[in-house]
Amino acid sequence: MELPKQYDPAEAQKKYLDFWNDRGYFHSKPDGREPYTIVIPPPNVTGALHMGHALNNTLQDVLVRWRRMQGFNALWMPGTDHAGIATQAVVERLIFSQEKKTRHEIGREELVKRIWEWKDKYEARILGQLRSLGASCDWQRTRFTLDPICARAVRETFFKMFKDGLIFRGKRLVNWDTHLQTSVADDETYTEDIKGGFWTFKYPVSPLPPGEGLGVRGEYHAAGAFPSPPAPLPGGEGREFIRFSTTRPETMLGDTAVCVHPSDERYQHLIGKTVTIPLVNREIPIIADALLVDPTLGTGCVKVTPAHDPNDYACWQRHPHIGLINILNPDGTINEAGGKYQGLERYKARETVVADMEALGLFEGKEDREIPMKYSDRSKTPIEPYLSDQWFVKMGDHADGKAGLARMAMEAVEDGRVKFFPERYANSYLDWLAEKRDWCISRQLWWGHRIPVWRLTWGVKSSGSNEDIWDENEVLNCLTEWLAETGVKDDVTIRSEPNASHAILLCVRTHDAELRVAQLASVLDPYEREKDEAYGKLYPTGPHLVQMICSLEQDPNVLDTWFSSMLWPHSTLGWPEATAELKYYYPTSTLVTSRDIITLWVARMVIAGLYNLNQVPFKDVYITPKLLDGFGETMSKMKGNGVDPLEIIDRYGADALRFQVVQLAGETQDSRMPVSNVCPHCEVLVPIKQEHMSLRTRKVTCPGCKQPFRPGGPWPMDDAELKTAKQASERFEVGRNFANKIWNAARFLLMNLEGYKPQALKAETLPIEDRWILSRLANTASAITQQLEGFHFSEAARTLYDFVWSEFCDWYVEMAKGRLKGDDKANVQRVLIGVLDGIIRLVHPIMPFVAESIWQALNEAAFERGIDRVVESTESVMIAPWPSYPPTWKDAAIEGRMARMQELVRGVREVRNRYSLDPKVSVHVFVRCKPDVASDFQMLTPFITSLAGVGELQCGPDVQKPAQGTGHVTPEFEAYVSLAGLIDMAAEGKRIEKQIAEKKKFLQGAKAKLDNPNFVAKAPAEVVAQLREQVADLEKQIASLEANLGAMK
RNA sequence: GGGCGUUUAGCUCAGCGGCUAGAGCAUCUGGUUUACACCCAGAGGGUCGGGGGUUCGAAACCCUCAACGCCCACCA
Repeated sequence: MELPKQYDPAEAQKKYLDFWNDRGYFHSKPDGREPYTIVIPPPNVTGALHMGHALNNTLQDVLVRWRRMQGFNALWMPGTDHAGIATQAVVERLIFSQEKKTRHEIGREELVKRIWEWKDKYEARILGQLRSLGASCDWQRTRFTLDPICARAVRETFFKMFKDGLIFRGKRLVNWDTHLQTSVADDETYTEDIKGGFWTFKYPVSPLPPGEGLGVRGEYHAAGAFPSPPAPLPGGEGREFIRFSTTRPETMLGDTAVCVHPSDERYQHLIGKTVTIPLVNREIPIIADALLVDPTLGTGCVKVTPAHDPNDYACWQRHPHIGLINILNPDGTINEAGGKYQGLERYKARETVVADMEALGLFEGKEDREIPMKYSDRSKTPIEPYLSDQWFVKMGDHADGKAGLARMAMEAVEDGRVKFFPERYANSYLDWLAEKRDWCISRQLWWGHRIPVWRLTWGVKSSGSNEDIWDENEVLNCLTEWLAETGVKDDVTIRSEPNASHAILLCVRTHDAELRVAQLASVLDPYEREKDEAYGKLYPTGPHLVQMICSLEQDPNVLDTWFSSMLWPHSTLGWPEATAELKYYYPTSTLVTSRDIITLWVARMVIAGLYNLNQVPFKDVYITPKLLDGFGETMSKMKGNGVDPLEIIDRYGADALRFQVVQLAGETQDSRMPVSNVCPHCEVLVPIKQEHMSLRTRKVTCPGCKQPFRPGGPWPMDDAELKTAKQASERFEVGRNFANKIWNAARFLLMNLEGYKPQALKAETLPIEDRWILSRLANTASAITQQLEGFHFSEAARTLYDFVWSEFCDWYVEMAKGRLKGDDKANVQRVLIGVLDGIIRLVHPIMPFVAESIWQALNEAAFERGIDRVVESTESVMIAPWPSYPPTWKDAAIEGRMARMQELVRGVREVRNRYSLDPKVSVHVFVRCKPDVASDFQMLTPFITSLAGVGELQCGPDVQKPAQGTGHVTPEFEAYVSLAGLIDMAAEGKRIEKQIAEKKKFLQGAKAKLDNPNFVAKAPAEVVAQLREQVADLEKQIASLEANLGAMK
């Protein structure tokens, strides 16, 4: 059996992905075993996966592969998210750049069609990336948040919530992109400080209170509110003014109040009075609000524009009587509410307003200042806060005090039904839910689940008399009747719209019902009506409705992406159908996700799970660390500092990527990953510098060949001129080397299997070195199991690495080399194979490709293997049982004895190195030690001989230090290497002196401690005893060293 | 402004009240005898961010300052 000298990741990946898939190992279906379920956090279909995804998904795969080996029926449910805003934005941008058409020109239907095409392409790409990572997802069950199965769950949930009164309609200020004429989410905006103005104006107070006038003004002066006497208002004598400042003068047109702090003495007498906005000649009240106004800032008085400012909007909610006025058209021009300013573009309107106020003598000055300006990430134009109708989900408790959605979800974490790892993340979750803020679920987009609500409105018959207007009950009855006749009454909930007259909302549950409602809508359409005089026969109830001026239209908006994502753990399993899968796999076991969506996603999944199924969606939530770039900043598209996992896989292999990423997943820490660009001309690794990070820096000059290239990343941009670098990071070499190490250990073994015959061995009959490796193996397997149970991925990786490299390869295999040539051969082979078998299993969850490659080779050579009992192997390591060994194998005493031997070997090696001895030179070693230690050393002599290049070893209590020898002293033995004629006595003397000094220094400290009565009294007894022992040892060592030093002189 | 986190070797990170502070990478020294140069053996390198405190004992616990990162609010 001969393996190549180096592990070839690409070949293994190609071979075993299909192997696993063809044998159906990834597929899970309900059976009698206990399930272990993970649902993937569905990646957005917007583009490619990045390192964060690689981290997240590797950890999930580790868990799933491990639990599968443990005997669980493991299901990892894959899928992707339609990601409303992000995806629509990407496709719109693409269409615009290619065809110069906006979505309005393309039309809703066509745009959605185009996005589906995009989705198909990128979904395939993303799933392909996951596959190359080795993700053992059940691909047959792949879901998409917009597919029919998920859509049904969305409909059902919305319908239920609507019926329960949890979904309601309200107003909300959104970020309005006037260029694209759409609202954008907060995370689709960015803020930049720009040069702006800070204008101060005044409004005339009206009416002038009788008996007050100049006197009042005098008070103002006294309070210092007016630096100079206000100019007289044109056309009036002795008017009082109230001053305020703003960065957006044009919003003045939509002011509905002026607000002061309730305890601001300067303005007490004005509260309750009114002022006039001169430009639109509107009278608005002066109100007091402690939250809105900070009396120490500016004039202590603010104008209130509820429809165009979030804070003012909040203020309006507290003082609804002031009303709110929208002054903007969707395109950013002033609407009819702006009077004579109607039609002006917003910034033009600003200039005009300022000029007009100045002409009226009401302008007091402008200050230039830096102001933060919110921009739309997509159009790069300034955002306008814009008032619009939205749908909300009520999060608060019910009127009767029963726990509402937020409360329910909080309780699930408080009582431990859902646990967070690390625990502290429960705080983010609880804090956010505690606010119980209603959730705005409507989005002004076309890509997503359309809101299944239709709005029926009606007016008067043509004659126009009042009595002809139907009241809502009449229409409700009429509709109810019609629904019953059409057989969809259970699938449509109707209710009259609050705060609106002559409007009824129909919430539709099923596709069938939706078709019926759509039919009714077309009958009600005046245009359709004219076309088809026979409508009355088709729709018996229709005529009653269509006697009115009537329209029935579906809400044009779609649902927030998270509305479908929150159903993911149960929608993917077929809910609302009572499928076998839902029964078996739900609730799922573990959720692995990143901390920035604890609120957006995790909390809402708990809410949805409890609301729909009365059960939490998952038991454990593991929050992954974040990968940062080499400068400690999050990787992001904007910064251009991301890394493409595929390039890492190409260069180092999937196993290397996986190992590294698992090793990074420590408890608390985010991890930095310094990245280099591989120069496309000369292959030199060029570390990324800070100035390369922004996409604005398009060009880097290679320090090696002096040629320019463009830094690489997961989001490459097309550039014909400049070659784009691939990315690499030295970090991944560790994983690559580790895979190669395991490969070569196996290779060594397979080269030495001649004559192998399987046979069960009794551990206690084996020699010490075998018992040692078995003890270490058993301890390692237990440790890794425990570490994985606690989600301590990084520790598990390290435990595995240390055992395989530093114990198995460095010591056991080295010791086995000699034995393979001797009588002992048969047993060594059995132990070697048995241990390697265990190692491969332990390796598999983290590095499945190299594990499977070796498993297959091992199967060919030794299909029957095992140590305490011989069993046939499995056809794949994926389905092999997770290792667990007899507790009796664990033997601390044996591990201690081996450690002593290792110490001796290292001591001798150190001496050899210090004197640069030729490897061929054998040395003579003298060890003074107790008889039991001596007998161990004698037993292990062959190993000491070969591992440390020792020719002759003398040990025992009476062994004397050689005349020309140097060595080291441990608590249990003194070892000397005879180096007649080689020792530089002076240097050696100095070295020993230094050693003595160091030991004395420590001894002094330790003695001082023991002299301290407080220490002896208060420290635990074993700590004191330990220190006493240490002191005794040290004294002996120092004595011995001093004796040597004396002898040398 | 509120919350969370981080600061330990040149770099990336462990250590979370008690063994003279550890690992990997990098550096230096020596080594190609058939598992592996993606290797082997060895060495050097740290007043644990600063300052206080608690304790017999602090890298670890508390307070404070500083720097950095993240989340959430807010900026007329």
